[in-house]
Amino acid sequence: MNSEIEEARDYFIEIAGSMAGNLGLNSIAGQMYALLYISSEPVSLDEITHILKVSKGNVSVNIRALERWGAVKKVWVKGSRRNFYKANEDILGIITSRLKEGLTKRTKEIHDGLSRAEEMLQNVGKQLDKEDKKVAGVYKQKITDIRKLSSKVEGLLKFLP
Amino acid sequence: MNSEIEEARDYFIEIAGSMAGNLGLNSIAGQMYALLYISSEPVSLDEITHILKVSKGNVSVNIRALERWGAVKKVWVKGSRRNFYKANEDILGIITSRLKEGLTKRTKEIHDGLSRAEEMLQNVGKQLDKEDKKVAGVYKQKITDIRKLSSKVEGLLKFLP
DNA sequence: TTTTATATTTAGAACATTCTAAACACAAAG
DNA sequence: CTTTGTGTTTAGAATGTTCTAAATATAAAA
Repeated sequence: MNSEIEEARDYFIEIAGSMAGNLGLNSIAGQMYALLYISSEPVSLDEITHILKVSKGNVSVNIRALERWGAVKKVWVKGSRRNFYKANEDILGIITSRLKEGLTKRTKEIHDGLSRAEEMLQNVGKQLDKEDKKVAGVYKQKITDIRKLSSKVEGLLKFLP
Repeated sequence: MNSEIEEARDYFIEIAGSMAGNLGLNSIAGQMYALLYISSEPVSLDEITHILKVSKGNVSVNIRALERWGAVKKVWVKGSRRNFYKANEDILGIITSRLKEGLTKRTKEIHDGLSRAEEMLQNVGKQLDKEDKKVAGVYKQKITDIRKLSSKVEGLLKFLP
């Protein structure tokens, strides 16, 4: 392929990698996604290692992460024994589904944790002095506030695409 | 303070710390925020080191990160030479303002990067063969698509609280 | 069955982040 | 001016993450 075109492609890949890095994701995974995204034909693992100049192991691990996130899909290419992949082009969809999944998992944990803390406060011995009673009251209130916030966030999630 | 109440507080702090960790933030910063959030009175750096059992240096660094994010505020406490802090209780506000700041900074970078890549494709020598012309066309289209997505995201940001 | 092409797993190297303890800076008190 | 209380910076230890190279597994081809 024309080397100036390759250069433009590599620049695009670089942007995606650094963006992924900024977002706390693995930057190689970002680069791999970008390569698949910009390519009109499916790309093999082997081609990925050569274009991105990273090890096979690295590619193997990251392609499965991308698959797990629904960001790429394995495709069969006639006459080849290799695994080829193509990008899921619905980037917003990938992001929102990851967000939803992560948050619903966590809001559950948070909910349980807050309940446990509330329970601990309920069971505090009743012979508290005035000051401690006040503190326990403040704590209960704050926990209630956080619970409200958490429900609010859960509610917002329902409206994502 | 009653030790059962302390236990409940520490449990609350633990949840916040692990949540922050999950979100890719520093978990001690999360714990510090939680401690300030749940406390009805301002808390000194010294108290933070004792309650969370972390070093002064760690607290010093993380409190400034929290300040920079607008998550906590220094307050003056009569008769003490120490620095006291209280939490900004508007958690959604903190999150959205951080999101906005980070994204507006990045969308700018991304926009510039994409322009550079488009430019590279425009300037490709005109003696391309058929196959290369097709590839260059696909690349241009994909870059255009990403630019649209980026604008869409920027647009959404304007509607955040 | 043996060989070959390919993908996965693993051990540890390279790198990045976070933490502590100690040194330092500086203002207030004595 | 010296001491004391407090916050910050720094050097390096501890920990965590990501990467590569080599070993291993697997399935197709010969």
